[in-house]
Amino acid sequence: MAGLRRSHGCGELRPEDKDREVTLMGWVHRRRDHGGLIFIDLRDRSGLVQVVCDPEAGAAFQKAEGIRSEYVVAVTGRVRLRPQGTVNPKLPTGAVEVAARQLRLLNRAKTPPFYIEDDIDVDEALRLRYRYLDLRRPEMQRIMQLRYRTTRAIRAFLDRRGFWEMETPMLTRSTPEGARDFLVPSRLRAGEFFALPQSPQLFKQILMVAGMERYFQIVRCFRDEDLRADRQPEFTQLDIEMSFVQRDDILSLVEELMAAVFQETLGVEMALPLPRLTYQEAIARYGSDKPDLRFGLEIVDVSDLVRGCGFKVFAGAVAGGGVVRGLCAPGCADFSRRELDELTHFAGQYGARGLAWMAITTEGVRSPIAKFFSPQELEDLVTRMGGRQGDLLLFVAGTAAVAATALGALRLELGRRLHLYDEDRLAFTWVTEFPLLEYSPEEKRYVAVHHPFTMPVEADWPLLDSEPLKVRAQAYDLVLNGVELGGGSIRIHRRDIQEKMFSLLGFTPAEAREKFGFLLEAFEYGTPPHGGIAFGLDRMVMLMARRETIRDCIAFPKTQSGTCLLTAAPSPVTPEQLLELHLKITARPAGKAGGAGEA
RNA sequence: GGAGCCGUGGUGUAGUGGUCUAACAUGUCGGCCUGUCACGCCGAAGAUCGCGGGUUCAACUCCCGUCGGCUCCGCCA
Repeated sequence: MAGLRRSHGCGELRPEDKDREVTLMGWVHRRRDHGGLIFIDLRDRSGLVQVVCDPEAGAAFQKAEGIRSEYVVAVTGRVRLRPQGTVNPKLPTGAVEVAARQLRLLNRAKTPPFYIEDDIDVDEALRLRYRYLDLRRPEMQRIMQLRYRTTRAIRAFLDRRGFWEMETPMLTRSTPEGARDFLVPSRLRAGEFFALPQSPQLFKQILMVAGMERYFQIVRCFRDEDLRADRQPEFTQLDIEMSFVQRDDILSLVEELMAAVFQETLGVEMALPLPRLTYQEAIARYGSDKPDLRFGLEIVDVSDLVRGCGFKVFAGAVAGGGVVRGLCAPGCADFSRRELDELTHFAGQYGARGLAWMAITTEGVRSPIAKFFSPQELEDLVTRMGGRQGDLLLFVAGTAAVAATALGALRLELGRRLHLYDEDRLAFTWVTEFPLLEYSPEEKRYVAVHHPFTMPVEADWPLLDSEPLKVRAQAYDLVLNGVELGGGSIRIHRRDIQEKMFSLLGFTPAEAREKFGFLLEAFEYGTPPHGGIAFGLDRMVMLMARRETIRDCIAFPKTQSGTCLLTAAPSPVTPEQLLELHLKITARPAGKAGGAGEA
């Protein structure tokens, strides 16, 4: 390396650089050896450029003969326009090439186990094991850059709005409610544990008590639950909290934040304000609290129309307090028996006992259940559903919850199958007025839908005693294309309401003090009204980068079984380490018969 | 905790009970080649078919288990 200094990025060179003497450093993407002439595609973070090694270059040519893929080299040479007819329009640098004068091998490389290029078709496990090679691929580098530009835009925006970025502890206290904690044993206090934060929730509220007024943090959070394409045990949140605000202050701040971020990173102009749906509306119309608004295909309630009809499944569902709801699948009247069976099976996975269908054909309604309805009833159904000739009506009868879940899932499935939406669209929506509580049959008590510090809607305070399940929360989610991007709430800052909330959740005052005492004590010293929100940054980047999984947006993600294939974590530790931590392993390590542990 | 899909040279696939002494592409290695850019041409090496057990005269192929990866349900305030 002595004396050599990189002058340009490979991808930067253009015809304007003609005759310039440049020094490039990067990886050998490909070598094309024509015997008397060797081409090297040299790649770095900025892109790719063709280097030409001519026998006249002497030593450089000889070295080029020994070069292999992914070797790290430095090239010094002159930029020149490519000869007529050899321009490569597929490359941004395709009009130029670098005539190598000097070539220096900086490092050799083993042959990589897969191609370092976009659109590879290779087992993801292999990509994760060699993540440093996977990340060399331009598409992965673009995603990592997008992620950086996103956090940079977030910081710039929030800074302009007077927010302070603050840090909160990673070693903290295990609290009840919510996900399973990752625990960290304390060496200094035998038998006691820290927990890694599921979110900085309690700290950020205490920061409001502390008078910070406007806080944000881009912070790692940990939840020891099973993984999914969009869920990792450690993930990154954009966490925001503000004092002296009401719900709409937060919603409009976030809308402007999103508009700024999407404009700066993707050049997308967002129309504000964003649509708002109440939870009730979202469930009724889309069967989901995170509806995909890129397409319509709304759920229609027909319970009143079929109340007295001759089809017992429908009439019975309504009589039993349930509902009959349906979807109008456009142009699907010609679905085959097999396709209908598939849809029925699909709906069945979400609890639907069956799926009734009516095809609207030139000869009228064709359906196995048509005979149970009068012509007038059929006409009313078709009208209510907005059905036109060639459409297929699909109905689910059951409880409101089952009908919503099954039809909501069916709606998404039909949207995919029928290509009802534009992949490029970004359909944001707020979902507001979530229920405050839900009943947990397992725990035989109410649990907080959002968290125990969420403020109920003021108009519903009287219902806290009489009908707690009807109380709405001042909680909100931001949804993009059917994915929950983030959620938050206005917090309880009044002691009487907080006590009420704890008692509804089944905590005695003593239990509440034991579990959240530090927070409740802080709240006694002058708590400002406050509220906030938190976003899943990985999901946000996933949607912006149009990926199917957040693993593609995290440099070093875990597999579905929660392991890291690169480092082979987690791993056993030495008996000495365990001893220091006052721990004794009682189970054998998973999948390793005869392992280190003892029963 | 449950359901489903996948596992064959380095990589991606084909092969679904015997002719498999495992095929194809790509990569790798060697030779030739002065305008290629997924360079081309010639040649070579490279796989006990994830692992263990079973059925069978015979297993890459069927069965059971197990390991690993992925998708989903449960779970994720």
